[in-house]
Amino acid sequence: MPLELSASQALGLWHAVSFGQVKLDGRDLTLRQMAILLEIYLVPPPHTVRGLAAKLGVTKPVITRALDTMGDMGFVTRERDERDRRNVVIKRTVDGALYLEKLCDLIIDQGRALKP
Amino acid sequence: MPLELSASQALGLWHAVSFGQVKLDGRDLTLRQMAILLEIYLVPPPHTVRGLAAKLGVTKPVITRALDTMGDMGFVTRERDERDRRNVVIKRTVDGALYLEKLCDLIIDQGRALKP
DNA sequence: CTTCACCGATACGGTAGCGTAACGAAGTCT
DNA sequence: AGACTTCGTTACGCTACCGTATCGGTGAAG
Repeated sequence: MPLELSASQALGLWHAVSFGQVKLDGRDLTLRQMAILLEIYLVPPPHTVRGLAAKLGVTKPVITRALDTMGDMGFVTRERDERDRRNVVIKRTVDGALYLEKLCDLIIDQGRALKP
Repeated sequence: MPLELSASQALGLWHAVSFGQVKLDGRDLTLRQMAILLEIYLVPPPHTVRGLAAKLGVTKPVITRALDTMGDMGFVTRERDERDRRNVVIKRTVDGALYLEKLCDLIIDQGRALKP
């Protein structure tokens, strides 16, 4: 069920959603942070710092910092892995799910409102 | 010609594009900067600092700084308005158009690659 | 000419991101 | 036991962004 977008639709959608996100939600997440957050919520767990860093092609401190920030926002939690106590497992939260749900609504609404 | 997206498609698309943009293009534009850039390129000119600030609901220095950064990247240029020399008119550039073209391709490709 | 309004840029102190490098804790191996 | 590896985190110096306040430069009105 692929999605066939015209150039105008593609950029128009990106524009409208970025725009709406800036106006409606004061938080100014970086593209990296957004990618990390979506990775955590859309890909089956478990998620680790190491794994996310490798998958996104960034260094580990980038992930640690992003998790710090998004942890403060209440979007993620960290827990030690009891099976191998070197690892830290990243957990989803209700607030994070709500945040992405709002983003999802925005994307759908803006897609629906697209001019041809 | 509106676009009907499922929740899974909406977030999946956002995820894939954010992800691809992080991996393929080192530049880590802020959501605000992205919104400003798309506003400049998708909405008919002229664009002014004042106008963009008002439309996005941010302060003028935010726009000035974003234009500085994106000017360094070669994505926009500024020119004084000769009719009212208080104004500065923001101009598009070839490099900016190319950047957005790549983004556009990414969105279309990822939309096409979406799993249902 | 003076005054006032407007526009974009700049200054300032503060915060948050960056990459590199090093660290402590935990597991592995001999 | 000790040496080595693998985790995530922290430290460091740096850059970029933030909001508030203010600054020149320009135009308009008296």
